[in-house]
Amino acid sequence: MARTIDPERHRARRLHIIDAALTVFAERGYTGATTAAICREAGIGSGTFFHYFETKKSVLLAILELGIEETQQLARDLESHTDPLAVLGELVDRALADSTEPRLAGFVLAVGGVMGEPEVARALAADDAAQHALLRTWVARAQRAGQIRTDLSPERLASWMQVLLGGFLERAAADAEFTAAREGDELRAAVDRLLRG
Amino acid sequence: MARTIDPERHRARRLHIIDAALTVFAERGYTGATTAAICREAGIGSGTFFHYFETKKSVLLAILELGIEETQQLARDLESHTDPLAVLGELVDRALADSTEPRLAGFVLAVGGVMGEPEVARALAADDAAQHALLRTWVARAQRAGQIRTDLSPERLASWMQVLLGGFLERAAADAEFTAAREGDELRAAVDRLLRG
Amino acid sequence: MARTIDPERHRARRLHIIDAALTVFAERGYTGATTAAICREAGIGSGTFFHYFETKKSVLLAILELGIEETQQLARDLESHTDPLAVLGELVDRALADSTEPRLAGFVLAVGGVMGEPEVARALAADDAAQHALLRTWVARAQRAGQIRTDLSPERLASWMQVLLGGFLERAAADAEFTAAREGDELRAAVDRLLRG
Amino acid sequence: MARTIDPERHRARRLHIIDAALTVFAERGYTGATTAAICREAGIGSGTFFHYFETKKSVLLAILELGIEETQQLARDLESHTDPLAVLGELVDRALADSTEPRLAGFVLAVGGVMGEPEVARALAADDAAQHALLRTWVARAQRAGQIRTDLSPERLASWMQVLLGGFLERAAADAEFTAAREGDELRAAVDRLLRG
DNA sequence: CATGAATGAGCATTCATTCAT
DNA sequence: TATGAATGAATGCTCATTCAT
Repeated sequence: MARTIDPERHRARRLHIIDAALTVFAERGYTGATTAAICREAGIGSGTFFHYFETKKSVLLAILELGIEETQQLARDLESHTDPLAVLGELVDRALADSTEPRLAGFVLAVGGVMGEPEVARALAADDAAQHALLRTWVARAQRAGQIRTDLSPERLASWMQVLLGGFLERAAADAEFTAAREGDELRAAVDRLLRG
Repeated sequence: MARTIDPERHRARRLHIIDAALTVFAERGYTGATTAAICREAGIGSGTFFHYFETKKSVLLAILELGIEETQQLARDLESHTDPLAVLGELVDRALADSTEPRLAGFVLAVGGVMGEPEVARALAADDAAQHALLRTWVARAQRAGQIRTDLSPERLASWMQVLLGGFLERAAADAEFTAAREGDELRAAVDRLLRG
Repeated sequence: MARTIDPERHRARRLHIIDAALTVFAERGYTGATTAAICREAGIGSGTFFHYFETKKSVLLAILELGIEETQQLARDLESHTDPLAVLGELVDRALADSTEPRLAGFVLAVGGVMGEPEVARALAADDAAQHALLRTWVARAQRAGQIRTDLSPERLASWMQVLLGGFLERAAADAEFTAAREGDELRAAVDRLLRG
Repeated sequence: MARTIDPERHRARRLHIIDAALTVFAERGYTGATTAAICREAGIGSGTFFHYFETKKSVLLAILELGIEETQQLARDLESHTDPLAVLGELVDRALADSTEPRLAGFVLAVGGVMGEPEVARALAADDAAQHALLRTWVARAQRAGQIRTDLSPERLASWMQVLLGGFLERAAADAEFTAAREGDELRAAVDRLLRG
């Protein structure tokens, strides 16, 4: 009888809107991104937007949530690896790949502008914590395997890897000359220097 | 009497408004900062605000402009120094000091949200360029003095210092445990590792 | 099978929706009652709602129409009575009973808010006219039977009964202390005073 | 220096907007009255509207507040009178006058539709209470002066006067034939019958 | 018949900016 | 010079209604 909702279609549509929102957020910042612009980008009516998301803010939160899930999925995928240092290298390579995604840096800046909202601040902190946890796990394993320095706690070393990876992303966004292709090796070297002390 | 415009008073008032705007921008982000809130913070009427600034954006640009001037003034002040490596250390210490200024991180995030505006993007790039130029100057001198590695161009080394300093600022803003007091020495060590290769 | 429309089932379903709408109108007013809320109350989908009613307004009109029919049915039911004054007393008792139906007062207020709509105004006037006609009929008969005053026309006396009955309903809705139980006798006395002059 | 706000002008403007809102509320009901329509009626921009009132609801509340004040002022004005029954007659005459103000009935209906809002319900109850208090005061005095029946408490008699006056207003709004001019004497007679028992 | 996803017109409200005093 | 009342364009969001399944 009733037309059963196709959960697959629903999920796909939702992701489509999220993708459009990511684009517009990255281009214009959170407040600069009007819901009308997101709808235009997604090719939907404004009513449809609010059919899938309660508020404009909730799309932002959904994007951040997706980021956490991605990090957690990555953590699970890496779990079986046996060489901690190789995994850390893999994580650096992923950060390099991220820095070539043009929307990412814009999105990070866009989100920064909404930090006033407690919910957003919380979600950002959770994103940050998930990445830190992943790094810390493998840093600790590398330490136990005697592959890297042990004079700094895994927590601090993980934070310092975030300094390097975050700083790299920022610089790549600010300076067109500073690209993953040109500076990738230097990033790997910098991480290496950090981990070896 | 005294109908003549007192340029000194005018400049002081302007700076007062800029200071108030900086506070409010840092607290609420650029778009979250209403001109009304800035006026309240500055203790002036809205008419007065627009007496001193054409638009809300122009205060933001004035702040960024001030940042450039500050960097250029710093460049002039350091000019007489003779030990390039010591100057680079001094610049790192200043970055550490900056990371303890609570309004700074907020302001940086706030500005990120307006990057969509070409004028703002240009001003930010100019700020960035001024800092890069200052670093590059002393990196080059340190290289000529044989104090640091020369396998990377002064431009690239300056950029990598920005990676470290920018990444540090970002981390300090994101993580309450990550403070200048606790991680300052490690930052100096990281810069040292970078410069020595 | 059974693809033939069952008019009985159709009518029952319609009445079910009307009942749900009456509840929601009474609770939230006409404009405050979203079709979604009515559908939830009725346990149907929004599509089904518009299967049975062209527009939201048309449910309201259907309710008012039902009121007229009820009044007309009542008129037919009372037709066989022989004591006009007793019938008028019966009508007063029915008004008293109405004032205890919690949804009624809310609904009356809800409808008032839509009086701007000519169709609604017309339907309300028709409701009013039906009640007035019923009262007028028995007032006239009571006059002819010499049971009540004749110095006022049946029309005017019927209107004055509406003043009392309507005012009573309004007061019962506005004041929790003013109930049919406590003030019923006084209402009967007031009507009596009115009819006797 | 500063342009001091002229409180008189402010108050006048506020009242002007209130008057326009009263008109539009009466014509279209509360939710039917768009702020745009109120602004058009008042000849102001939408910004000005929200300069004087926080929300659309707050104009409604201001109108109700004004009604309470009017009733209280009336109570003060009547205080010096010595003939309680004459004062009650005066109050009836005022109700008759009210029933000729075409906007009043529409406004009453309009407000009814918003009763869902607790603030509005509270304000309406306060309006009602102020009117009831005024009536009760003079009913009690008339009782003490032996001018009217004493078998009902002043509270109940006051409520019954509200039944008559409210019912009259309602009827006058519903039926074009039922006017203050034609039915005024009958209203006075009805009140008389009520008060004498 | 029954459904609920999709739609977009319409609304209350915000806020940068102007201008008369 | 300093003010704040007045403005209206722009925005996020609601909800009655349609229609493909």
